[in-house]
Parts: sequence; C-alpha cells; structure tokens
Amino acid sequence: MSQQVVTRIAPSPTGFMHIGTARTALFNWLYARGRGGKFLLRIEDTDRARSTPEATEAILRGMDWLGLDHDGEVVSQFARSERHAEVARQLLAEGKAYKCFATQEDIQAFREEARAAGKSTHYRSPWRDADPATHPDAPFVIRIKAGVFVADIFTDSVQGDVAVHPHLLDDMILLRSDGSPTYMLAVVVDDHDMGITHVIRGDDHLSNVPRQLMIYNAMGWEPPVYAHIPLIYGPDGKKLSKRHGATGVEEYQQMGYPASGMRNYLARLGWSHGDDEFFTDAQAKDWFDLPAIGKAPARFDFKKLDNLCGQHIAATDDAALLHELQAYLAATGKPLLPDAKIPLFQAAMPHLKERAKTYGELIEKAEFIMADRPIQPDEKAAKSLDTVSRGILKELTPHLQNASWSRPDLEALLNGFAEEQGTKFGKLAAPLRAALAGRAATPSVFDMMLVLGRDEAIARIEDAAA
RNA sequence: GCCCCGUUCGUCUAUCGGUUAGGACGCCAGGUUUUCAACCUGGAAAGAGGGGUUCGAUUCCCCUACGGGGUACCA
Repeated sequence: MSQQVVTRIAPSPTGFMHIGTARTALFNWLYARGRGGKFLLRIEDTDRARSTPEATEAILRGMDWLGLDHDGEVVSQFARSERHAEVARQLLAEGKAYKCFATQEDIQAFREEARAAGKSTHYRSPWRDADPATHPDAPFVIRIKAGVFVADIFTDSVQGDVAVHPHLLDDMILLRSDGSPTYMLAVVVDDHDMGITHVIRGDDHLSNVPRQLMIYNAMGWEPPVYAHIPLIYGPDGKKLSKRHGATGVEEYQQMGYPASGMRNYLARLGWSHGDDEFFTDAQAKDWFDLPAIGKAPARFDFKKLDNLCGQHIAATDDAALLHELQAYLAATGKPLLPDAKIPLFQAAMPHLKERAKTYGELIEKAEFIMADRPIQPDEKAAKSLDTVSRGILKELTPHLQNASWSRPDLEALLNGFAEEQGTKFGKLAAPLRAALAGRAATPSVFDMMLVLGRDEAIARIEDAAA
C-alpha cells in the first residue's frame, strides 16, 4: 500500500532566507506536488537566542515569492517542546533512556583523558546503569541508551547505502538539564508527529541519520525515507557565502529575476532529467524524482541563471509579464509604471521580452518609453564622440527638444546623414544612443520605433528615404 | 585524530561495461543585421592520480590526493 507523500522544509529563523534553503524547499515542494502529496513548513525556532520573528517573516516572504505554497499551518518547533519532553520521559520510563548527572566538567575531563589515550571521545556516562536510589538531587540531562540502533547500514535515496559504525553512536542527550529538548529529539518527534514520509534535506545532515534512527527505533516509530542533497557552492567551489554575491532569496527578487526562472535554475542545479534544461513547473513536478539528484555539490552559476530567466521572461504571456513587472516594482519599492505609459509598454512588450533577463532589464530596455520629453543630450557622452557623430548630434538636438519628435523624423534624419557621410545607419545609431543615454541603459533606436509598430515604422522610414 | 559522503568540458550535467563520451550555459570564429540584442553556422573544451576485476572500463573494487560533513547540554 502506498501512503500519501508528506514532505517538509524546516528552516531556522536566523537571519535571511538562504538560497540553499530555497532549493531544499523547492525539492520538497516538487516531490510532494508531483505526487499529490503534502508539503509542510516547520520553523525550527528552538534556539531562542538566535531566532527572530523578522527572520520567520523573511522565510514566509521568500516562500511566497518563489511560489512554494505549503499545506496547513506553519508549525513552531519551540511551541512543541512539551511534547518533545514527553517523549524523552516516555523513553526514560521504558528504560531506553536514563538520567545523567555528570557535569560539563566531568565530561570535559573524560574527553581530554580519552583523547590523550587515543580512545573514542564519546562520553560514556557512569549513570547509564546506576541504581535510581543513588541518584543525587541535582540537575540532570536525559540521555538515550545507544545500542538500540543496530543496523550497520541505512539507505538514502540520493546517497545510496550509507555505512554506519554502531560503536560511534554515543548516549546522546535528548533533554537538556534545563528541560529543553535537543535538536535530535525535536526533529524526530516533529517529523513523526507531522507524518513526514520523506525527509529531503541538505547533506550536512547525513551523518545525523543514525542518531535520529536511534530515536525512531527506541519509540518503535517508522522512520521516513531519507534523501540528502548536496549543498550549493559558490563559483570557486567553496560554500556559498556573502563574498560570492547574493546568498539571500530576497536579493534575487531585488535583482529582478522571475520566480519561474529561479525555480527552473534551482531545480536544475543538482538534479537532471536527461538533457532538459528549460522546463515549466508542470514538467518539473512531473519529472522530479529522488534518484535523479546528483551526489556532488553544484556551483552556483549566474550566467546560466541569467539565460534561463531570459527564456522564462520571453516565454511569459505579455499581459502576465506586465503584471509580474508591476508586482516586482511594488515589492522592491520602485515606482510603478504610470498609467500613461502602460499602453506603450504593452505595445513594445513582445519585442522587449525577447531580450530581457530580469525585470530590471525590461525597464532598462524601455528607457525610451519611460523617458520624459524632451530628451536632453548627454554633454559628457557627446564630448567623447568623433567629429562626424558630434555633428550629427548637433543637428539632431533641436528635434529632440521637441516633445513631439517622432521616430520617423529621426529615422529620416539618420538616413539622410548616413548617405551624406557615406556611412550606414547602424553606425550612426551607436553614437546617438551614447549621447542620448549617458546612463547604464542604452535605449534602442529600434525600441523607439516599437511604440509605433515595427512594420509601420519601417514603412515610414522607407517613405522618408525615397 | 576517528567516522561518513563526494570527484565527467571553465560551469550545470547525460551515460546506468562496448558511444567519434552527448546536451546546455559561457567562451572563440564566421554569417545575418537599419543600433544593442536576438538569431544562424562552426570551433576549442572533460572522465583527479595509481592499482586491480574484465575480452573490454567514465561505469565495478581498492589505495592516494583534493573537497565537504560529523564527532556539542548548536541547529
């Protein structure tokens, strides 16, 4: 019998939402959504010192932007600490765990001695088999009795069979002396209670599996299917960090990447489906599977992200794209497109979207639409032009000052000068652009004509030239 | 130190013992071009190193190197 798939993403709310977290969330989302399963969200906020509500908000915003919708309420791990303690007490009552009164100093001393003797530094508590009658009235932690987990191997859907050395498993702490649960206990109890069937997470957790299986076994619970995915690295092969550029999901949103392109790129990073590079969400959900995830860490490549995002923008329906663009402007606090400019934008959209990789580029490419008339030539840029170009610019300037200057007029002028100078129209466009722009964006002469419609404009140019 | 995991073009990857080792991004060259871009054609570019197993290894096994993770009253 096959039960319904239930996956989850369980981020710690410390700081921003990391792009790696986003990818892990995406994998879990794809797996569940492609199988009619559920995708849950749990905030691992047990570290009270580092957890902040702002960070939780950032995670929620990130998930929302990426379009990764989760089922049910957001679960707070901290809020469930009483349940975690309950499990620890149950294990204690069943003799599968015990109270340990060793102090930090005792443990420290034990470790140093063991290290000096070249033996395992895993603490072996003298309280494991102590008679409860000898228990002092002092703070204690609850440790699990290792040895419950005896298999020497476990299977991971990505990593394959992973070897385990049972003798390495120590009597790890379940409940701290202040009564709070440790991470190991909390994840297992939460995943079990939430009905998680597949744990897809970063491979930094791979060696935690045997420890967690100890708890599953001790409780007699069915463990989930594990899938440990390799982390994302920076271009230099080191763990992705600030110096590589953007590591936060919101930074990508700010940069204007479309969520669809991000999903495509992130999914393709470390996972493959034959030679398919560009795909839709529907295809990804349909194709995604655990065994097709690579075992080696993948490096983040902005060039490929750009390319994929460009393809997604080009493939987006005009009206939808305009909507996405406005949403981007709103989300990033930039001014929305004025109503008066929208018809122009719509007219130019089919051409604009063919070459923009981000929403920002969409705006840049449409500088001609956004610019208020009259357009002022850029003095500084003009100075760098050659004599011929400067002459052309001088002649053109009066026309540019005219708020009603038209594309055909400009074309006619350019063509005229081109003939006089014995050069080509194309050669004139570049200096003109430089002079007019003087900014990062390079308004295109052709883009200008897009407002009129390409055919219409060309027809007029031909008329003017004749 | 001990344990676990990983290693195909610069990058993401395909290959599931026999291929001219394929694709994509990027790069280079050429073409087209009434700007930039886009587009078209072509090109350079890979199995970490060493041992085995096998008629035959990128593929299976071992060792080394390199990278990552774990070894907490962090998550």
